Amino acid sequence: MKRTHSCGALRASDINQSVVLFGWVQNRRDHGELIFIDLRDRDGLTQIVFDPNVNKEAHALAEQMRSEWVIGVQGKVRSRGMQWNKKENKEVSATNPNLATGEIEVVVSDATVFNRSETPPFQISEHVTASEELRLEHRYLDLRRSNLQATLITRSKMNALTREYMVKQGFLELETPYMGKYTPGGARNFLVPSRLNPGKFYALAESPQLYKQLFMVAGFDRYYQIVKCFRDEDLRLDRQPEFTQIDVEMSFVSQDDVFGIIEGLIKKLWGEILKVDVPTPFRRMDFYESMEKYGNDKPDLRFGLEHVVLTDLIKAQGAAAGVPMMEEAVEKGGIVKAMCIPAQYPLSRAESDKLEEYVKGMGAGGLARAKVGETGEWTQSPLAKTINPTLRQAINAKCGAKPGDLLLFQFGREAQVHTIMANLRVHVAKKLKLIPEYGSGGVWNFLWVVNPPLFEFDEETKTWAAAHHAFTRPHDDCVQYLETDPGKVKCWRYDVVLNGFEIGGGSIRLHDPEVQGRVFKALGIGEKEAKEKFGFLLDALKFGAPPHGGIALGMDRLAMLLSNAESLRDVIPFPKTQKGTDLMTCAPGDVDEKQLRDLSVKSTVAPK
RNA sequence: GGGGAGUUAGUUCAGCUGGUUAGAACGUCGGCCUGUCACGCCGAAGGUCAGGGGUUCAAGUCCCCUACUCCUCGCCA
Repeated sequence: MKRTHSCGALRASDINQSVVLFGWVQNRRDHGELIFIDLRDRDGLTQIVFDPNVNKEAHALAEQMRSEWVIGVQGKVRSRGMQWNKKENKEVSATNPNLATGEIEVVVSDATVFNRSETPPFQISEHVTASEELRLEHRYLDLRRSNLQATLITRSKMNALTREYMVKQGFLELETPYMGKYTPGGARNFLVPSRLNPGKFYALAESPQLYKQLFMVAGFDRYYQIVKCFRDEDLRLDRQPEFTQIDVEMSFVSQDDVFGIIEGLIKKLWGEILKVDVPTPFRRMDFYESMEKYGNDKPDLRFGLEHVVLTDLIKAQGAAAGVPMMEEAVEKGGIVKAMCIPAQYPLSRAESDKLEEYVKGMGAGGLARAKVGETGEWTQSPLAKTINPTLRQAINAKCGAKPGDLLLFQFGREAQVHTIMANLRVHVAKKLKLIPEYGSGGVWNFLWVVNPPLFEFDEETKTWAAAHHAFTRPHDDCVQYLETDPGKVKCWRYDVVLNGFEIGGGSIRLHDPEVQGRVFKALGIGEKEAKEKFGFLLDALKFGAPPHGGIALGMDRLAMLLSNAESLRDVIPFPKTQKGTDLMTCAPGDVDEKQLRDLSVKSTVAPK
C-alpha cells in the first residue's frame, strides 16, 4: 500500500476514487455491524467505514482497533449525502459540516495495522484538557493535538515569510556563535565548561548583539538571523530560558529606516497569516508618556484606565493637603498616582478588597480608594475626612472623575508605584472584561515606545547604569549632559509593543569612539575595564565602523500572539517549566563524576 | 530570594464546621447495536487522598516540613 491522500484532502469531487489513507485512530464508533473511525494526520480527519458486507476481515480488525493505533486503509470514496437509515426507514443525509472532509467517507476494502498503542495517559482531543504538567511529560502526544499542530505550522509559516521578506529587502542571513565569551552585565549567562581549557568557560549567547555589530563593521550592511538566545533568568508566562529572535542589523540607517523594515515585516506576517491588515506606520509614544500614563514601557492600548500623576498637586498644597501618607511619600522623593474606574464598571466592596490583596502581593502597603459623590465629595474612603477640599476637587478634575467613579491610589517609591499601578491597570481591565484573559480579542494595537533615558540610577549601588546597553547612541542634543546630568540623556532606543507585550527592541548604536568613551566614564567604567570587557568591539569600532542600528523581535512572543496562545509554552515544541526543567527528558540531569573531572568542574552540592 | 494558587481513580474535578464503605463525569475493559461523528444503551474494574511528621478517640479535611506545577514581585542591559 502506498499513501495517495492525506486525511484532510478528500472532497466531494473525489467520490468514487480508490484511495489509500494512513493515520492515527482518533475515535471509533462501533455499531455492531458498521464501524466508523475518524482517521487523523496533521492535515485533518477523514471518516472511514468498515462494513462486514464489504470485507469481513477488515471489519474484524476494526473491532480490535483502539485510540491512537496507526493504521492504513484502502477503499473507495463515497458520498455521505444520502445514506439508508434503518431506524427511520429512509435515506437521510449523513454529512458532517464540522469537518473539512465531511462530505465524504472512505469505505474500507482493505486495512493494515502498522502499530498498536497503549491507552494514552490523556485523550488526544481538543475537548479534554489535561493538566499542563501531564501534557509536558508526554509532549509527543500533546503535540498530536490539532491546535498545537496549528501553532507550530503557523511558526513554520512565520519563518518562511520572514526569510522571504528579509531576502527581498536585501538582507543576508548570517550565523553567529552560540558559545562565546562571557560578558558581564545584562542577563545571567548559561556557562559551558571547556574541557580543552581547564577552568575556563564559554557563555551561551544571550543575544548575537556584539557579533551583529561586527558584521556591520565588516561591511555586510544588512544582516538578519532567526536565532536562539539563552538567558538564565527566572521564567514567566512569556519568558523561556532559550528562545528565538528575529535579529536584524543595518548600516547607514536612521531609526525611521529600522521602523520601516519592521513595520513591513509585521504587516506581511499579519496579512498573510491572519488576513489582517495592520495599518502602518505604527503609533509612537515617548517613553516618559508611557511611564506616566501606563506605568511601564509596554502599554496595552486596547483600553483606557490611564494613570494620573498627582505628585505636583500634593506638593503644591504643602502642609495643608490633609493626606499625610501621600505627603510623606512625596517628601521622600516618591510619587503619587491615581487611576479612575468609571461608574459604568461598578466594583463591589469585596471586589475592591480583592484588588487590595492583589497589590499587597506586589509589595504595596495597601490600596487607598475613594468613591466620588454627586458634588465631588469622597465616600467610602479613609482619606475623605482629612483631605483638603481644594486638593480633592483638583484631583477629581485631573482624573476626570465623575459622580459614581472609583479612584484608586498608590504612592511611594517611583519605580514601585509604576509597577504596581501598571499591573493593577491590566488586572482591572481583565476583571472588567475590557480585554480578554489572554489573546488579542481581534484588536492589534502596535506601538513604538521611543526616546528612553540612556542611564538608570541604581538605588543599591548609587551609580548610573546603562538602561539597555552601553553601545546605544544618545541624542545629539543630550550629549552635553553626559557629565553633568546623566539622567537627562535620552537615546535612540526603541521597543515595539503589541497589546501589552514587548515584542521587540533595538537601538541605533554608538559608533563614535569619543562619545563612547564619555558614556563609559559616566557608567564608571575605566579604559582598562572597557578593554577587558568589550575590547574586540571597541577595537573594531576604530577601523572605520559605519553608523548602524538594529532590532530584535521575539519570535516566540509573536507566534504566541499570532496564534492567540495562552502561554509561550504553547508555541514552543519542547518548552521548559517555570523551574527550567523538561518534564519529558528530565533535563537538567545528573552527570557522573568522570564527566565532571574531564571538565575540571566540581559540584558543591552534596550527592543525595 | 519574597507573595499567592494548586496536588483526591488513567484524566478533569466534587468531597461542608474532622465522624462509619471517598463520589461524579470522561476514559478503560466486557456485552448489545447498520448511519454514527465527543454515537447510544447495559454492566464491571479502577484510590499510597503528592511525600513525611504532628494534633485527635477519630484526619482527604486541622497544623508543620518537603517536593512538584502554575501565576506574580525582584530579576530579564
